[in-house]
Amino acid sequence: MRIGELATRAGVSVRALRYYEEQGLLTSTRSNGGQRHYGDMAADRVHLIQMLYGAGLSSKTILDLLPCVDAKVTTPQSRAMLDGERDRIDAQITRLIEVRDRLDAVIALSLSPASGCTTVDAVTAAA
Amino acid sequence: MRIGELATRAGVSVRALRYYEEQGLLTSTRSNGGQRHYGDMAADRVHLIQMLYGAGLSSKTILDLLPCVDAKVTTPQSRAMLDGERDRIDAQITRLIEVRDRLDAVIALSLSPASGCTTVDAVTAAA
DNA sequence: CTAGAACCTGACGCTGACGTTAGAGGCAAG
DNA sequence: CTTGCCTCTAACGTCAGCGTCAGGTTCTAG
Repeated sequence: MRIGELATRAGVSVRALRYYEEQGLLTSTRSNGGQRHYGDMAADRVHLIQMLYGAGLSSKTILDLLPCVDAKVTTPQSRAMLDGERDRIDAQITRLIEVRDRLDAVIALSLSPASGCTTVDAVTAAA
Repeated sequence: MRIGELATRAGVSVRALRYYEEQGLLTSTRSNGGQRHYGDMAADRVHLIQMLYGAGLSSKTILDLLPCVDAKVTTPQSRAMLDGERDRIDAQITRLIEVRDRLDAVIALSLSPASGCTTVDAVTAAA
């Protein structure tokens, strides 16, 4: 398939796909005219990339990471990086849970009439 | 205390504190000469701000959020925003756990000699 | 009173993951 | 062959959360 279809299937922009290739995260074959062509696995690949970006990993980190995921090949360096990223993500999860709990507490207060919490209606507040 | 001490106590840069004020997240009184002064609660406030930034919230969202945390006052709008942010964070936690599990799987493979996984030493690989 | 540390207000710089525009070329249909 | 959609490269624009520099002021220790 060509880049437009892959973009549609994977739910990302054409620009993003070209960017991924520029970063070395995604490969493509070229037609005589120079247009990119992708196999069916490409969509899964893009989903994986998106997932890693979504976890806050940088292009460089993803670039280092992908060979480990692909070929299950690790070097001492890449294993240290894997561990480091895992711990970083774990710490981020902990922080996010803390924030979520705090938001839950605020929400709980705003829902409990016996809490002494004030709920101000927009109209009332404007008066 | 003045801005330098607050920066030290809260573990952020002076620039960051001025930025928070610019965004409306942090208030200060001014001396005659125009220098900022903060109370003792300021450090906690900065920690909270950092926590929310760390959770991926934008300045604007934090600005909307803080009054709810402070005064326990909510409007229908702010409650919707609270719920939305909570769900967003929850979804992000789910995504991060997914990524962490995937990294764990890769790490487990790289540690298991019986997995058919290849561990390449850097020196060996260079040869 | 004076040195120097800390502070002030602009305002430009930086980074990363793209968005967007420009101008040119590829490709299937009629 | 040409219409029209898709694609190409190249390059500048964007946005957020600060870093950093310039040029000037304030505060405090001696």
